[in-house]
Amino acid sequence: MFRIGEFAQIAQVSARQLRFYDQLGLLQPAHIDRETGYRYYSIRQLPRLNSILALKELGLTLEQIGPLLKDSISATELRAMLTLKRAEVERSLHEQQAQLRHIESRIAQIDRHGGTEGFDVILKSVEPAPFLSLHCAYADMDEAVRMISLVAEDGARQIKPALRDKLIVVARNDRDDEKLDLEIGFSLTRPSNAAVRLRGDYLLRASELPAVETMATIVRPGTNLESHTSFGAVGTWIEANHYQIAGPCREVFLEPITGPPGFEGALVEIQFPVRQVA
Amino acid sequence: MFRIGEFAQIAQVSARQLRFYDQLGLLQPAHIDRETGYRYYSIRQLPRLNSILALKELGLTLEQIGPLLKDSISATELRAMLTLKRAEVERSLHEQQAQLRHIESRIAQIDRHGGTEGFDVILKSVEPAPFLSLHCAYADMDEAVRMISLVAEDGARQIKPALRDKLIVVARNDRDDEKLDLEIGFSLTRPSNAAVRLRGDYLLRASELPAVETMATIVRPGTNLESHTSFGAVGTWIEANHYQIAGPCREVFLEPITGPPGFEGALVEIQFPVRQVA
DNA sequence: GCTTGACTTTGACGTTGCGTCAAACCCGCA
DNA sequence: TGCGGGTTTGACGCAACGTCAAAGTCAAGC
Repeated sequence: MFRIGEFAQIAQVSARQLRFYDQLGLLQPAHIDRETGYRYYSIRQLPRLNSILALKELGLTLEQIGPLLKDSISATELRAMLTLKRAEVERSLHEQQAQLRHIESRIAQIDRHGGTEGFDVILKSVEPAPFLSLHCAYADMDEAVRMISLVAEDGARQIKPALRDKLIVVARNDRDDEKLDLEIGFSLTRPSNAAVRLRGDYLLRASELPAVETMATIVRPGTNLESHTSFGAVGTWIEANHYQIAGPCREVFLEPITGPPGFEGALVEIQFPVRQVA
Repeated sequence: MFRIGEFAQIAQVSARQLRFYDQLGLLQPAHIDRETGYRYYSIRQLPRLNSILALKELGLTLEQIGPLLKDSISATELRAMLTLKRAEVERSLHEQQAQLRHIESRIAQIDRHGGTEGFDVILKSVEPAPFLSLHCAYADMDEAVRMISLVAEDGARQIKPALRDKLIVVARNDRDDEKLDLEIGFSLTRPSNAAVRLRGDYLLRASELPAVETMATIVRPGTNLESHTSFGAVGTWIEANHYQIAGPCREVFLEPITGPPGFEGALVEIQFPVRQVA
């Protein structure tokens, strides 16, 4: 019989660990002195302790290990648990690999640009939302910007504040078309079928912004022009982290546009639907 | 300004998380109502929150993130932290891969043998120990077993209990020799140079059992013959888990041999020095 | 103006597997 | 009969929140 310290030394575990396993009922000492409370372990308990340690190595929790030590039904049951555990470890492994890529791409970014700003790409999911928008193609940026201003101002006037949510621009540049194929409009707090007529005879029609499970997003202050560099940043991020673009990009104006035209003070979230590439 | 719930929804985090970040000083609300304690967040705080989330994705702790948010010295500092983190993640990745192999080999084992017994291989390190032993080659198992019995009995008689520790057999089968090249003796609790003479004019000489950093070990009750199946089990384990044998194997008799010859009740720990194979 | 239901506040405990004190005993050796 | 090292129980700490609970607040509908 060994005292807890000796037994701990033999088994290469800490005495605290043995007391803890005792407390959980995983490994009770062969004998406890009634008067002093001293725990005494037999070398015969080493195999049981080793079983615990081996199962722990496999990633099982102590709670899961407990029942497995009763060697009655354990064979099939153990197999089942291990199969589950395998799936879990595989998933976690993929996550870690992704994390490693994130870290490396971020390091590379610092080395290239030195800066640390504007590169906080975040993954999120978005819910579907009713959308009241104008779908049209534009020859150049200036034309598009003018139209966005128009929709922003007239929309703000004509849609009830309680119904109107955020100004959103969806870019459907599927092919490398010369023209900008945009959908400009407001998301709504609740469904509505009413169309809205703007100056110049433009018409906002009701539709729906579909849900997207995974969006790579970045928030940028500033004008549309500058936001184009952000597009590049997100693109780099997406490539470096083994994602690919899976749908039309969105620009969400997080603040109602108040200042003079040009959106100098605007806060814009750029969103790219993405999916992981194997 | 948004209340905590709305802001949480926008940023896809929980309200609890925002309160927690407030508490840590990572992200304090733009305004707090003096009377009610309600937190109000500005959309302008979203970039900061996103920075936090992005850095968290990279695996940094909240404690590490705090200082990085002051954008004064962060660029080089961030790079340094990320380099550290990368090393950490890489190590953890290797560990997980090893764990996955462990799990898979264990599943395969269950499928082959159905059993769950006797396969608790665990890794440990052993300290160097003074050793009093007889080094010799034997033609067959029987001869070796007889000699082990002799050393066990005579050694127990002639070495003081306070000095004598455990009976250990070291097998130096470097080449696939026909003969068993064994070192049979006792480890000692403290160094001693005295040799011990046994019956039949055999002599135990002092030497040292070297330390081994990584030992694959398994504990088996039973005789030497049965223990040979254990050798196979450990071998399988070593291969499946990408280790390789890196030195002479040891058999440690954990209990002083008491019963009749044959070691029926003995408890033996088999130890293989191993190293990881890349 | 009042009711009501959704929201928010602080505070506390739980999670996992022990590490690390602290104060009070205990053991075996000289 | 000391004494130094081991042992006991008990408690707190960790990392980043999730999940109640009780009490107070807000905003919309009547």
